[in-house]
Amino acid sequence: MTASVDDALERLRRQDASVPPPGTTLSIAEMAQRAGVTAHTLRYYERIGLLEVARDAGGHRVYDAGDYARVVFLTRLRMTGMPIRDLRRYVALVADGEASVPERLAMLQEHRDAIRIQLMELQLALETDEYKITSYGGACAP
Amino acid sequence: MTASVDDALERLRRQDASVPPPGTTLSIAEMAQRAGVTAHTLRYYERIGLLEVARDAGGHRVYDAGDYARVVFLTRLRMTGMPIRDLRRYVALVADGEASVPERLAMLQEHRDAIRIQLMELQLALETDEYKITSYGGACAP
DNA sequence: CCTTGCCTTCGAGCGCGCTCGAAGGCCTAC
DNA sequence: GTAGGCCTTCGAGCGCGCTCGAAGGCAAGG
Repeated sequence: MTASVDDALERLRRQDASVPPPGTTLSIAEMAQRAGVTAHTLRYYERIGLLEVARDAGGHRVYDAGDYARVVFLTRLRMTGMPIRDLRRYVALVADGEASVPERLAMLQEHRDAIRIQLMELQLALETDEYKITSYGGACAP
Repeated sequence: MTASVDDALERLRRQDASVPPPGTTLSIAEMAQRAGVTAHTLRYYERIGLLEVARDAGGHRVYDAGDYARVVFLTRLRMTGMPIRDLRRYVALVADGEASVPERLAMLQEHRDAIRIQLMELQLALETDEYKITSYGGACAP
C-alpha cells in the first residue's frame, strides 16, 4: 500500500529535477517521463479539458515549458486530494482571464485549509499508529 | 472538495467524544453515529471480514466497546490511505493470534512510514499552494 | 389490526480516476 | 517493400470503496 505514496514522492523528485528550460518542447513520452504520469493520463487530462496541447505537422502532441508547469501544478493538487472536477473548474477560471483571479484565489485558499486539516489528521493518525506500535505490538483493541 | 476532509475531522472529534465505557452495548445506528460512519459501511465492513459482530435474540447486531475500538482503529487507518485489502490482512493476522504480532508490527511500521511520507508531500504541496496564493493570485504557470 | 420504524440479507449500482485495447497513421531502418 | 516503433482517436473496462434499494422480520404504539 505504500506503493502509490512512494510513487508520488518519486514523482516529486523527478518533477523538480526535470523542469525544462523555457523554449524546450517535449513529446508526450518525454512529458510523461518528466512529470511522472503516464501518456494515457496526459491524453485523459487533455480529453477532459485540463490541458490544451499543440500538435506538430504529423498531428503528434507537442508540450512546452508552460504545459509542464501546468501538469506539475495539477499533479500537486491531485496529490493533495483535489478532485478532477475542481481542477476542471480551476482551469476553466484560468481560461476566463484576469476577472476570475479572486475566485481562483478563493479556491486555492480553501484548498490550503483542506491540506492543513489533512496534515492535522495525519499527525493524529500517526500518533495512534505509533502508540499502537510501542505499546501493544498490534492488538486490535487500543 | 473539502467536504470529505471536514467530515473526517468531524468524525475524529466525535470518535474521541464517544468512547463507550466498557460493558456498553450499541445498536448499529448508535455505533454508526459514534464512529462517524454509516450503518451501510458497518455492514459492509462486516461482510468483507473486518468485523465480527454479535447478534441479539432478534438477529440485530450488538456492538460492544471492543468493536468500537476496532472500528475507530480501522477508520484511522483508512483515513490515512491504507486500502481495504491491507485492513483485511491485518485483521486476519489478529485472528491468527500472538504468533502474528511481528508481522502486524511490521505492517504498522510500514504504514507509519507511509504516513510520514504523506506528511512530507502535503507540506510540499502546501508550500506550492501558498506560493501561488501570495505571488500570482492563481495563474497556472508557477 | 395496522402503521411506524428500525432492523435484517442480498445483490446491484455508482462515482471516481484512470487504464487499456483496437484500429490505424507516419517515419525510419533494413 | 516491409517491419518496428511511437504516435493518433475512441470507446470500453476496471478496481476501489462504498452506497443503495428491494423484500421482508419484528416489536411497540394508536
